[in-house]
Amino acid sequence: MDINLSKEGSDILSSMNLMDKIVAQTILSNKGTSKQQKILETAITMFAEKGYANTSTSEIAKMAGVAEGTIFRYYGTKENLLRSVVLPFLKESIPMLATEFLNEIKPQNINTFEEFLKAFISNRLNFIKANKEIFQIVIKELLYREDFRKELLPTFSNEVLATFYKIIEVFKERGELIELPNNTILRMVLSFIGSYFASRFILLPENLFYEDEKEVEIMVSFIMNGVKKPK
Amino acid sequence: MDINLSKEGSDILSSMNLMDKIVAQTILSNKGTSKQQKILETAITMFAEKGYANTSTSEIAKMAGVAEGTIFRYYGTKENLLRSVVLPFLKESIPMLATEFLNEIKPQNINTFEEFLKAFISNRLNFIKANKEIFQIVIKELLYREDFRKELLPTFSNEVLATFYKIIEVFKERGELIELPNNTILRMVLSFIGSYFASRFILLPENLFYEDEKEVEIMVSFIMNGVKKPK
Amino acid sequence: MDINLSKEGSDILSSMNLMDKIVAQTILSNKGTSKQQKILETAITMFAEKGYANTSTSEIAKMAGVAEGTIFRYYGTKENLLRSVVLPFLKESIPMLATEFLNEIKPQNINTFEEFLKAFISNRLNFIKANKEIFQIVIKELLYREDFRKELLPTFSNEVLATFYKIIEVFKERGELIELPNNTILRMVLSFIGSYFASRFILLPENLFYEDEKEVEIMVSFIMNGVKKPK
Amino acid sequence: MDINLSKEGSDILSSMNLMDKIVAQTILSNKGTSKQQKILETAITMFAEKGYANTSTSEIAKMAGVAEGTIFRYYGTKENLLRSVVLPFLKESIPMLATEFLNEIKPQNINTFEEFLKAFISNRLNFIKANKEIFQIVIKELLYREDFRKELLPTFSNEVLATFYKIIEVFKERGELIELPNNTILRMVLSFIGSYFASRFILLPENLFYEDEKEVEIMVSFIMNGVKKPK
DNA sequence: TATGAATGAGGATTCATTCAT
DNA sequence: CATGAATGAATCCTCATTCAT
Repeated sequence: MDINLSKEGSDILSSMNLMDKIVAQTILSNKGTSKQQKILETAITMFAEKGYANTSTSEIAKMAGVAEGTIFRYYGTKENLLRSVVLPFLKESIPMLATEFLNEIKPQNINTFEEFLKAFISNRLNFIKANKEIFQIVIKELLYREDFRKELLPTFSNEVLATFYKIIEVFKERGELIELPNNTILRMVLSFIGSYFASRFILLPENLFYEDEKEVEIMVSFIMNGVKKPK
Repeated sequence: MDINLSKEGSDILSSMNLMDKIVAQTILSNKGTSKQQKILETAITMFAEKGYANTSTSEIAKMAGVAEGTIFRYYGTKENLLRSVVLPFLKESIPMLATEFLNEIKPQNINTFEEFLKAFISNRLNFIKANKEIFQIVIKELLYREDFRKELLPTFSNEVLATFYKIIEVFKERGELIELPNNTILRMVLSFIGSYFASRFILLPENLFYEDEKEVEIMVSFIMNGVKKPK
Repeated sequence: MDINLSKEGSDILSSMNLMDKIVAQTILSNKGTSKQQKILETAITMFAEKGYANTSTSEIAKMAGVAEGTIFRYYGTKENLLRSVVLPFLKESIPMLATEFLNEIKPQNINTFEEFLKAFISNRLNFIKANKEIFQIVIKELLYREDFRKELLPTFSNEVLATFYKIIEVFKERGELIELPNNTILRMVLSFIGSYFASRFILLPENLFYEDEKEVEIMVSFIMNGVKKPK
Repeated sequence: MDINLSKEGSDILSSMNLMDKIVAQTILSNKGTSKQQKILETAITMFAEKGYANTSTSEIAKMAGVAEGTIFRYYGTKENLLRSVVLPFLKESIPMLATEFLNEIKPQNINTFEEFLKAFISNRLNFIKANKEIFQIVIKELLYREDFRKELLPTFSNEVLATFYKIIEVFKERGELIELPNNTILRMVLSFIGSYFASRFILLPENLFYEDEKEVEIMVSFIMNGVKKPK
């Protein structure tokens, strides 16, 4: 049997653009306010492009076609606007990296750690591709602002790490993983995946990369076997 | 025989703090100007902590114990102050990643790719440890500012990549490396190393890490063999 | 018949204060913005009194009873504020010295060069009296700033000189004017008129002068006949 | 007989560059200080070119090859440096326009008002040509700064005007001048001459003008006879 | 609900002036 | 005498935020 993280399953969720969701949610709760959506869309685009600190609320207002006051009617402060951009992304990604994930994965459904990795990376790749701009904002501001880091990392750690440790434990018991402390393995794997996303979606031009399927395959292979030539 | 990048050799250079060098240089060429040092030290600390855009020159002046005008007397603009912080670091690191490196490495002196990796990572680890704050600034600004990225990445690519390709080629011919395109291998290896430094010196608390020697060993092992349990 | 530049005709236009026009225009297009007027009025007064370079935006703001930011909200830069003061004046005066003027003057309508001079000087005298402060600013900045000179003089030359040459030509053919090159005659006449305005409205106290009609008469007489006693 | 203002006589004085005189005087009174000269020379050049307000003391220091402090050792303030530039010029020109002049002119020596004008204009033309830059500074700052105007004009009036009135009176009695109030005649004549110098040395490019002798002739003719064609 | 005019604190930068050496 | 490092008030300008309409 297959795990639940198959493309058919979770991708429906993960590939739905968050911006659309926010918009949808906004429409539901507040029928007439299309301005609020436009502000959010514009903020996302501009924060991603120039960074939070280099984007002025007046620019956002102009580009969104609203009055500057309107931004503050809805979001109170510029900082708050950033949070409104970033939080849904984190609300979506942190649980997906954690509890939900654990619930979806039934050990009996998973064949190998390689399969798990493939499913996980594919899932996150699709999610980030669908939310590329918000991802850029999160990474940039996370590195740039101490307060953000202090606020977000503990949440992340507490909610997510335990989940991963359990997963690693499972595969260790199956004898698939090297004998190293869980947190060491996790550090290696997650920071590699993280840095892959950072180079792909922020640092390097897209043309350096293959199509997704092949990229995932290479990554999984690297994580599993490294670069040494197999005998 | 061993390669030159041993701890005994290059670390004397690489572990000497750049700030100290600038300071030393300043003292040599301009005996009295201790203010200039103080400004640079303070700027490094504050840029690293809060980012360039969120640090005002008046804050720097206050914390450095100088008048705001003094900053501009020495550095002309705030941007220039940033460059004075960052450039010596890059002047030191880019060649060390490239030509100098190639000259020091004689194929006949290198036994294995593992040895090369170990030497390289050790060397860079010491360099970055000695210049942790400047490293933080470089990474943050690189992600944050498009202009910085556009200015630095091409230089990096042109000067550094060719060198690495040659090294990879050597070890491929020796049959030590997996058969993948050079740029794919390089991408994997460098982004892993980069992400390691980023998580260690920017994102995560230091207490998650072992002593350096063990860390290097784990990294080399991960890059070579991945996380799969060896049979 | 008489030329069109009679007091009854063009003076209605020329003696309407430009400041009032800008104000009027501002009111029409933007009912509430009385602050914009106040800023302009204050800037005119202060630039005229102390010169552009010696007037700070904070002084203007204080005296105009607005926040300093408001100035930049409307005019973007201090330089732009100066242009907003000066340009309408030039837009009004340069054409009046040139093409419009030529169109209004039909040779058959003009009896003598003296009549032309009288009409012209009267017209300009009224215009400048109504815009004394702006005239002061223009003259001062013209002498003070090379960039201004380089920008304005060619425009002036190209648009205005040709017109005057034609006028001089007409009266030369009628045998009214001395046989000197056109540009020499023009230089004499215009620089005399210019310097008259400069001494009257910038350098000397008003009480040295007679009422306008007599002044114009004296000027015309001086330009035509000089100071030699007629026999 | 001729008046004393012949080229042979007064031009020795008037065409000796004031800057050289200041320098000479400086050398006499203060043997070693060639720095002081260099500062003055540089200040004159730069004030003339860019105006007092747009020239910084650090620029002057750099261009003069002295330390900024040295300027303040000699001149105390920047304002004082300007005065040191301007005052000798005025000390030289005001008396020359006044008492000295009267003493030199013996009515019995002067044939006609035309001759007087020619001598006077020639003399001043040579003086200003030899001190073109200082003239530019005086005119610019006179127009630009209210305090300067308030300080200098009364001195000028009191010392100079009376002298001129006497001269005009002489020639009126001889029946050479038109019957107008003295101050009116003076205003016309002086403002014409002033405007000539302003256009020639500040506003217009030099190539518009003939050689000096012809220029003086045209000016005298204009002042005497105007532009009307003689019968 | 939405506007946009108005604000003013804060930012980078300039520059005349001082003073220890 | 001369220096030039250091100063800090003042300058132009930006921008998040407020509030009357």
